[in-house]
Amino acid sequence: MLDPKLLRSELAEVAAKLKHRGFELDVEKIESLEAQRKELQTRAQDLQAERNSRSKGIGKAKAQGEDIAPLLAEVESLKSQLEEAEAASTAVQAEIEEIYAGIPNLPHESVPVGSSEDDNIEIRKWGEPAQLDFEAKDHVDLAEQNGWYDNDAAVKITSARFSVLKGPLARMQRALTQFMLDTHAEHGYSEVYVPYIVNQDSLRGTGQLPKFEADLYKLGKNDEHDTNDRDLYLIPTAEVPITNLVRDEIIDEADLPLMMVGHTPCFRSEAGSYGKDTRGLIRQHQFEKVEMVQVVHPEKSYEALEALTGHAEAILQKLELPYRVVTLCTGDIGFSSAKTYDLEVWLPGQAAYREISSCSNFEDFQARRLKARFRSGQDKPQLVHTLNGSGLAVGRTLVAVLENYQNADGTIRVPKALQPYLGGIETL
RNA sequence: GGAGACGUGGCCGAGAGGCUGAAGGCGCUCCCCUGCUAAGGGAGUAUAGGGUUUGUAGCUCUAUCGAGGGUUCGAAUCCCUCCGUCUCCGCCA
Repeated sequence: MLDPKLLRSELAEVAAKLKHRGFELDVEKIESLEAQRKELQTRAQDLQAERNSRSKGIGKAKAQGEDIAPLLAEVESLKSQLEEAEAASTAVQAEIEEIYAGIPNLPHESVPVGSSEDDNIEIRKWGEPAQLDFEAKDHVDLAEQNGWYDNDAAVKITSARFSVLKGPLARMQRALTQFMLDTHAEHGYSEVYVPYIVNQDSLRGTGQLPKFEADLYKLGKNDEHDTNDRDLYLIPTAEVPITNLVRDEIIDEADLPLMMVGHTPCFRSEAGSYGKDTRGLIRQHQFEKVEMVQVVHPEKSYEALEALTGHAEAILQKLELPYRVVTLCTGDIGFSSAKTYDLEVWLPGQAAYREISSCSNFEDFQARRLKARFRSGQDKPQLVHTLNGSGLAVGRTLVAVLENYQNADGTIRVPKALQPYLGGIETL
């Protein structure tokens, strides 16, 4: 959420910046609602003050044994006025709140202006795509040929866009996960294990709700396990439970930055992306991901974004997978993000770079929703800045390893960094 | 799943319709005293929002005693629902 004070004082400037990311802010409506809010809120508070002081007077009179009947009569009419004023004030504030919750973050000044992913800017490349002396297969062909991938089984068990991995491939996915977690521990991250099911407050905190409910798997409430009326959801990314660790917390400045890494499955219904990447492991309803989260001092967040992106890159470098780093333009950046770097890995099967990690600085956008703050000495609490990045999407890394390490006969060489995690074997 | 107890400020802990944003203690900050240390004296010490304002200063108003409703002129206190914690039993990895 943006700072409401900023929206009041610099509404036109905010609207202009949001326009770059294709978001039309209804300036007139906000101005009118804010004017109403000011009037209604003031009125309600004045009436509350009036009631409080009169009630206090009644208490005093009663204590002195005076007749309070006339005082009660006086305050009688106040009650209905107050209820009316409070209801009107609450209603307009709720309306404003809902609009504000749907406004995306402002892009950082260093973010290139653009309207779509075509305007993203490549800022560096690492590694050279290998020159194969045979025609590269894609990961589906490679995995199916070896009997490691069974799409039909997944469909039988559940539905489309899930996968069953078998044997060495399943094991390699686990090995990759371990390798990533261990590497990030070396980078200074502390490993966390978190719930895969979260409540609405958590999803609002990181910005998935209220706008993106359609992308989430919501759990039904239909049996004796549901003793409450809360709506629960499967996590779309570990960002949600991990970042929410600091919700409603005031952190001691000396404890910043918090660096956390976790591995979870991610569940996405991906409504709207049907038809894209229907084949194979690229776009699934369920996938494994290792996620880095940092909670930092506001002055350090851009420094932290560079470092965090570097941590994700380190995984690709150790696996010797060619990739490039792209700065997302204003039109392609995520809802909550102020700046995002995507890492795109080379996939020989597609002869293209494909997203494998997304590293973002949310500045105080999530922190404001989360009420995640830090305190410096005796000063007032201040909002922290939050960042996260995939380090990496494990399923896609598996794809990248298969395709980049394939031999002509369909066997797969094991990246050196991964060999210790696979009992030292060199080829699958 | 069954039965009971309980959720108050950074922490501990009073309060049981009005004078309580909340006693007391601990912790913390500042000051005084004491030639180190220890002890002592004094003051201060929640968060958010609104109004005023050039101002995140000051002043002022409002809200917050797990959360949300309700009763009442007035709720930390009474009622309801939910969430959570603890103890005992059951079940279970």
